[in-house]
Amino acid sequence: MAKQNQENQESSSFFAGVYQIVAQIPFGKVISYGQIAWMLGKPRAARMVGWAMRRCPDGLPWQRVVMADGTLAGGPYADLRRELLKAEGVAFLPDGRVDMDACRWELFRTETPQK
DNA sequence: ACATTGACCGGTT
DNA sequence: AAACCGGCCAATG
Repeated sequence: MAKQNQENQESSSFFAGVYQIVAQIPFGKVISYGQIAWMLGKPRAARMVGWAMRRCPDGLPWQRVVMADGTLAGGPYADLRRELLKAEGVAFLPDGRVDMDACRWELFRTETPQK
């Protein structure tokens, strides 16, 4: 009965979780698709996250969502997003990638401080 | 109902 | 270093 409703924020729709997480990304920060999937309990379902993004819901700062390597995703909009992120104060590398090392959101940096 | 595709990721070859 | 592959789940034809 009421139990079903309770899930509608964490497990009900993968997408819903994605939207909420992306919406919580602080200013000047970025996150990878895999990272989002990771939070939702599906470390391998990064594709689903991208799928949800492609649908592009309203008011969702999808521009802050990049690939694990810091490469800008988003097909034809990738170049545009670089400008948006730059405008947010996100650090960029000479390769045209986002500096995940400085702008990675919600990441436990206990690992590989220098590897 | 089945097959194909899709803003990806990480490990192998 | 580059290419390939499997995995995850949903939408489309």
